[in-house]
Amino acid sequence: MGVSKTQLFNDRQNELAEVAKVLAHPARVAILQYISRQEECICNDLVAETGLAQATISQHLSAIKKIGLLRGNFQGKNLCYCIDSERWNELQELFGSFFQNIGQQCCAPVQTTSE
Amino acid sequence: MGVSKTQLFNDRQNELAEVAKVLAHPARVAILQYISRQEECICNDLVAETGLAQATISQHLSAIKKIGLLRGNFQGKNLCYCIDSERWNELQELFGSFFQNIGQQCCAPVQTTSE
DNA sequence: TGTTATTATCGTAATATTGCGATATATAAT
DNA sequence: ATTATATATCGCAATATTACGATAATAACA
Repeated sequence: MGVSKTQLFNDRQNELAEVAKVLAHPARVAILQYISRQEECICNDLVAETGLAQATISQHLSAIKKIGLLRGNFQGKNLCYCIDSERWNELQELFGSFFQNIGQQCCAPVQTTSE
Repeated sequence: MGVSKTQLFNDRQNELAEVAKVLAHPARVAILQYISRQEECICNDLVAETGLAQATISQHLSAIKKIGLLRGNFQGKNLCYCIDSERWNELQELFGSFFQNIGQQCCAPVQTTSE
Protein backbone atom coordinates (compact mmCIF):
# COMPACT_ATOMS: atom_id res chain seq x y z
CA MET A 1 0.00 0.00 0.00
CA GLY A 2 1.98 3.02 1.19
CA VAL A 3 -0.79 5.47 0.48
CA SER A 4 -2.16 7.49 3.37
CA LYS A 5 -5.93 7.30 3.62
CA THR A 6 -6.47 11.01 3.89
CA GLN A 7 -10.15 10.75 3.05
CA LEU A 8 -10.76 9.27 6.48
CA PHE A 9 -9.75 12.48 8.20
CA ASN A 10 -10.91 16.05 8.24
CA ASP A 11 -9.33 19.02 6.50
CA ARG A 12 -7.68 20.40 9.58
CA GLN A 13 -6.07 17.09 10.44
CA ASN A 14 -4.86 16.68 6.90
CA GLU A 15 -3.46 20.18 6.74
CA LEU A 16 -1.66 19.85 10.02
CA ALA A 17 -0.16 16.57 8.83
CA GLU A 18 0.80 18.11 5.52
CA VAL A 19 2.66 20.93 7.20
CA ALA A 20 4.22 18.62 9.77
CA LYS A 21 5.56 16.57 6.89
CA VAL A 22 7.51 19.60 5.74
CA LEU A 23 8.92 20.11 9.22
CA ALA A 24 9.70 16.41 9.44
CA HIS A 25 13.16 16.77 8.00
CA PRO A 26 16.00 18.49 9.85
CA ALA A 27 17.28 20.05 6.64
CA ARG A 28 14.00 21.87 6.16
CA VAL A 29 13.94 22.97 9.76
CA ALA A 30 17.48 24.28 9.32
CA ILE A 31 16.60 25.98 6.05
CA LEU A 32 13.68 27.81 7.62
CA GLN A 33 15.81 28.91 10.53
CA TYR A 34 18.62 30.02 8.27
CA ILE A 35 16.39 31.99 5.95
CA SER A 36 14.75 33.75 8.86
CA ARG A 37 18.13 34.75 10.29
CA GLN A 38 19.31 36.46 7.14
CA GLU A 39 18.64 40.15 6.77
CA GLU A 40 18.98 39.79 3.08
CA CYS A 41 17.45 36.55 2.05
CA ILE A 42 19.73 33.92 0.64
CA CYS A 43 20.36 31.83 -2.41
CA ASN A 44 22.57 28.81 -2.51
CA ASP A 45 24.40 29.62 0.70
CA LEU A 46 22.25 26.83 2.00
CA VAL A 47 24.40 24.39 0.12
CA ALA A 48 27.48 25.60 1.99
CA GLU A 49 25.56 25.95 5.22
CA THR A 50 24.08 22.47 5.25
CA GLY A 51 26.51 20.37 3.26
CA LEU A 52 23.78 18.96 1.08
CA ALA A 53 23.95 19.02 -2.70
CA GLN A 54 22.36 21.87 -4.59
CA ALA A 55 19.73 19.63 -6.15
CA THR A 56 18.76 18.37 -2.74
CA ILE A 57 18.41 21.86 -1.30
CA SER A 58 16.30 22.88 -4.25
CA GLN A 59 14.02 19.94 -3.61
CA HIS A 60 13.64 20.85 0.04
CA LEU A 61 12.88 24.44 -0.91
CA SER A 62 10.17 23.31 -3.24
CA ALA A 63 8.60 21.27 -0.44
CA ILE A 64 8.58 24.41 1.70
CA LYS A 65 7.14 26.38 -1.17
CA LYS A 66 4.38 23.84 -1.69
CA ILE A 67 2.77 24.73 1.62
CA GLY A 68 2.98 28.41 0.83
CA LEU A 69 5.82 29.31 3.16
CA LEU A 70 8.37 30.48 0.63
CA ARG A 71 8.59 33.65 -1.35
CA GLY A 72 11.35 34.26 -3.84
CA ASN A 73 12.11 37.51 -5.55
CA PHE A 74 15.03 38.92 -7.42
CA GLN A 75 17.05 41.47 -5.59
CA GLY A 76 19.57 42.87 -8.01
CA LYS A 77 21.22 39.83 -9.48
CA ASN A 78 20.29 37.22 -6.93
CA LEU A 79 17.13 35.26 -6.34
CA CYS A 80 16.44 35.79 -2.68
CA TYR A 81 14.22 33.64 -0.56
CA CYS A 82 12.10 34.77 2.23
CA ILE A 83 9.46 33.26 4.46
CA ASP A 84 5.90 34.34 3.85
CA SER A 85 5.19 35.80 7.26
CA GLU A 86 1.44 35.81 6.86
CA ARG A 87 1.43 32.11 6.15
CA TRP A 88 3.88 31.57 8.96
CA ASN A 89 1.52 33.17 11.44
CA GLU A 90 -1.30 31.05 10.13
CA LEU A 91 0.67 27.88 10.73
CA GLN A 92 1.86 29.07 14.11
CA GLU A 93 -1.78 29.45 15.03
CA LEU A 94 -2.65 26.03 13.60
CA PHE A 95 0.03 24.27 15.62
CA GLY A 96 -0.47 26.47 18.63
CA SER A 97 -4.13 25.62 18.97
CA PHE A 98 -3.48 21.97 18.28
CA PHE A 99 -1.01 21.75 21.14
CA GLN A 100 -3.19 23.91 23.32
CA ASN A 101 -6.39 21.97 22.83
CA ILE A 102 -4.87 18.60 23.45
CA GLY A 103 -2.80 19.90 26.33
CA GLN A 104 -5.89 21.16 28.08
CA GLN A 105 -7.69 17.85 27.93
CA CYS A 106 -5.07 15.17 28.03
CA CYS A 107 -4.65 13.02 31.11
CA ALA A 108 -7.11 15.01 33.15
CA PRO A 109 -6.94 13.81 36.73
CA VAL A 110 -9.49 11.03 37.24
CA GLN A 111 -11.96 11.89 39.99
CA THR A 112 -12.01 8.87 42.30
CA THR A 113 -14.29 10.66 44.76
CA SER A 114 -17.87 10.08 43.63
CA GLU A 115 -18.30 6.84 41.80
CA MET B 1 19.78 6.81 -1.02
CA GLY B 2 16.68 7.64 1.01
CA VAL B 3 18.57 8.13 4.25
CA SER B 4 18.31 11.51 5.93
CA LYS B 5 21.70 12.98 6.77
CA THR B 6 20.87 13.79 10.36
CA GLN B 7 24.51 14.21 11.33
CA LEU B 8 24.56 17.49 9.43
CA PHE B 9 22.09 19.06 11.83
CA ASN B 10 21.92 19.83 15.49
CA ASP B 11 20.01 17.95 18.16
CA ARG B 12 17.20 20.44 18.39
CA GLN B 13 16.61 20.39 14.65
CA ASN B 14 16.67 16.62 14.62
CA GLU B 15 14.28 16.33 17.54
CA LEU B 16 11.84 18.77 16.06
CA ALA B 17 11.93 16.85 12.79
CA GLU B 18 11.50 13.56 14.62
CA VAL B 19 8.42 14.80 16.40
CA ALA B 20 7.04 16.46 13.28
CA LYS B 21 7.35 13.13 11.54
CA VAL B 22 4.91 11.69 14.06
CA LEU B 23 2.48 14.53 13.46
CA ALA B 24 2.95 14.12 9.73
CA HIS B 25 0.12 11.65 9.36
CA PRO B 26 -3.52 12.61 9.79
CA ALA B 27 -4.27 9.31 11.53
CA ARG B 28 -1.79 10.13 14.26
CA VAL B 29 -3.15 13.63 14.59
CA ALA B 30 -6.63 12.16 14.90
CA ILE B 31 -5.47 9.56 17.39
CA LEU B 32 -3.91 12.18 19.63
CA GLN B 33 -7.02 14.30 19.48
CA TYR B 34 -9.28 11.35 20.17
CA ILE B 35 -7.26 10.09 23.10
CA SER B 36 -7.21 13.54 24.63
CA ARG B 37 -10.98 13.85 24.35
CA GLN B 38 -11.73 10.68 26.22
CA GLU B 39 -12.26 10.88 29.95
CA GLU B 40 -11.39 7.27 30.22
CA CYS B 41 -8.64 6.51 27.82
CA ILE B 42 -9.42 4.18 25.00
CA CYS B 43 -8.41 0.91 23.46
CA ASN B 44 -9.37 -0.23 20.03
CA ASP B 45 -12.17 2.25 19.62
CA LEU B 46 -9.67 3.93 17.38
CA VAL B 47 -10.27 1.22 14.84
CA ALA B 48 -13.95 2.06 14.73
CA GLU B 49 -13.27 5.79 14.97
CA THR B 50 -10.79 5.98 12.12
CA GLY B 51 -11.72 3.09 9.86
CA LEU B 52 -8.17 1.83 9.73
CA ALA B 53 -7.25 -1.76 10.47
CA GLN B 54 -6.23 -2.74 13.98
CA ALA B 55 -2.68 -3.54 12.93
CA THR B 56 -2.37 -0.13 11.36
CA ILE B 57 -3.63 1.66 14.45
CA SER B 58 -1.23 -0.31 16.58
CA GLN B 59 1.63 0.78 14.34
CA HIS B 60 0.61 4.41 14.60
CA LEU B 61 0.36 4.11 18.37
CA SER B 62 3.86 2.73 18.54
CA ALA B 63 5.15 5.68 16.53
CA ILE B 64 3.51 8.00 19.05
CA LYS B 65 4.97 5.96 21.87
CA LYS B 66 8.45 6.15 20.38
CA ILE B 67 8.63 9.87 21.03
CA GLY B 68 7.44 9.43 24.59
CA LEU B 69 3.93 10.74 24.15
CA LEU B 70 1.96 7.63 25.01
CA ARG B 71 1.29 6.00 28.33
CA GLY B 72 -0.70 2.80 28.60
CA ASN B 73 -2.03 1.26 31.77
CA PHE B 74 -4.55 -1.35 32.64
CA GLN B 75 -7.78 -0.09 34.09
CA GLY B 76 -9.82 -3.07 35.09
CA LYS B 77 -9.88 -5.27 32.07
CA ASN B 78 -8.86 -2.81 29.41
CA LEU B 79 -5.55 -1.39 28.36
CA CYS B 80 -6.11 2.32 28.33
CA TYR B 81 -4.03 4.86 26.55
CA CYS B 82 -3.27 8.29 27.66
CA ILE B 83 -1.03 11.13 26.56
CA ASP B 84 1.99 11.84 28.72
CA SER B 85 1.17 15.42 29.60
CA GLU B 86 4.66 16.30 30.78
CA ARG B 87 6.09 15.28 27.43
CA TRP B 88 3.27 17.04 25.67
CA ASN B 89 4.15 20.32 27.36
CA GLU B 90 7.77 19.82 26.43
CA LEU B 91 6.87 19.43 22.78
CA GLN B 92 4.46 22.32 22.89
CA GLU B 93 7.34 24.44 24.11
CA LEU B 94 9.65 23.05 21.43
CA PHE B 95 7.26 23.89 18.63
CA GLY B 96 6.13 27.09 20.25
CA SER B 97 9.59 28.55 20.42
CA PHE B 98 10.41 27.33 16.94
CA PHE B 99 7.46 29.18 15.48
CA GLN B 100 8.06 32.17 17.70
CA ASN B 101 11.73 32.57 16.88
CA ILE B 102 11.31 32.33 13.17
CA GLY B 103 8.19 34.48 13.25
CA GLN B 104 10.06 37.27 14.97
CA GLN B 105 12.80 37.41 12.40
CA CYS B 106 11.32 36.37 9.13
CA CYS B 107 10.73 38.92 6.43
CA ALA B 108 11.60 41.80 8.69
CA PRO B 109 10.75 45.03 6.89
CA VAL B 110 13.82 46.18 4.97
CA GLN B 111 14.91 49.62 6.07
CA THR B 112 15.31 51.61 2.89
CA THR B 113 15.93 54.80 4.85
CA SER B 114 19.64 54.92 5.71
CA GLU B 115 21.74 53.06 3.23
C1' DT C 1 -7.18 -25.07 31.50
C1' DG C 2 -9.83 -23.11 27.84
C1' DT C 3 -12.22 -19.23 25.89
C1' DT C 4 -12.83 -14.62 24.56
C1' DA C 5 -11.36 -10.03 23.66
C1' DT C 6 -7.70 -6.82 23.01
C1' DT C 7 -3.32 -5.43 21.45
C1' DA C 8 1.39 -6.32 19.34
C1' DT C 9 4.30 -8.15 15.91
C1' DC C 10 5.51 -10.31 11.40
C1' DG C 11 5.56 -10.48 6.57
C1' DT C 12 4.60 -8.38 2.43
C1' DA C 13 3.10 -5.19 -1.31
C1' DA C 14 2.52 -0.51 -2.80
C1' DT C 15 3.99 3.97 -2.57
C1' DA C 16 6.78 7.96 -0.81
C1' DT C 17 10.99 10.18 0.51
C1' DT C 18 15.85 11.26 0.35
C1' DG C 19 19.95 12.34 -2.04
C1' DC C 20 22.75 13.22 -5.87
C1' DG C 21 24.76 13.58 -10.59
C1' DA C 22 23.53 15.26 -14.89
C1' DT C 23 21.29 18.46 -17.31
C1' DA C 24 18.15 22.22 -18.32
C1' DT C 25 16.68 26.85 -17.40
C1' DA C 26 17.23 31.62 -16.04
C1' DT C 27 19.51 35.91 -15.07
C1' DA C 28 23.37 39.32 -15.21
C1' DA C 29 27.42 40.78 -17.00
C1' DT C 30 30.70 40.83 -20.83
C1' DA D 1 25.58 36.03 -28.63
C1' DT D 2 28.59 34.22 -24.95
C1' DT D 3 29.89 33.36 -20.49
C1' DA D 4 29.37 32.80 -15.65
C1' DT D 5 26.54 31.91 -11.86
C1' DA D 6 22.38 30.44 -9.65
C1' DT D 7 18.45 27.59 -9.45
C1' DA D 8 15.14 23.93 -11.10
C1' DT D 9 14.08 19.54 -12.97
C1' DC D 10 15.00 14.67 -14.44
C1' DG D 11 16.28 10.08 -13.61
C1' DC D 12 17.81 6.83 -10.68
C1' DA D 13 19.06 4.00 -6.49
C1' DA D 14 18.51 3.29 -1.60
C1' DT D 15 15.64 3.48 2.10
C1' DA D 16 11.32 4.63 4.72
C1' DT D 17 6.43 4.69 5.31
C1' DT D 18 1.74 3.03 4.98
C1' DA D 19 -1.57 -0.48 5.18
C1' DC D 20 -3.34 -4.88 6.08
C1' DG D 21 -4.00 -9.96 6.78
C1' DA D 22 -2.25 -13.47 9.55
C1' DT D 23 -0.64 -14.73 13.69
C1' DA D 24 1.28 -14.29 18.32
C1' DA D 25 1.00 -12.48 22.85
C1' DT D 26 -1.61 -10.77 26.83
C1' DA D 27 -5.25 -10.44 30.22
C1' DA D 28 -9.86 -11.32 32.30
C1' DC D 29 -13.12 -14.64 33.03
C1' DA D 30 -15.58 -19.20 32.94
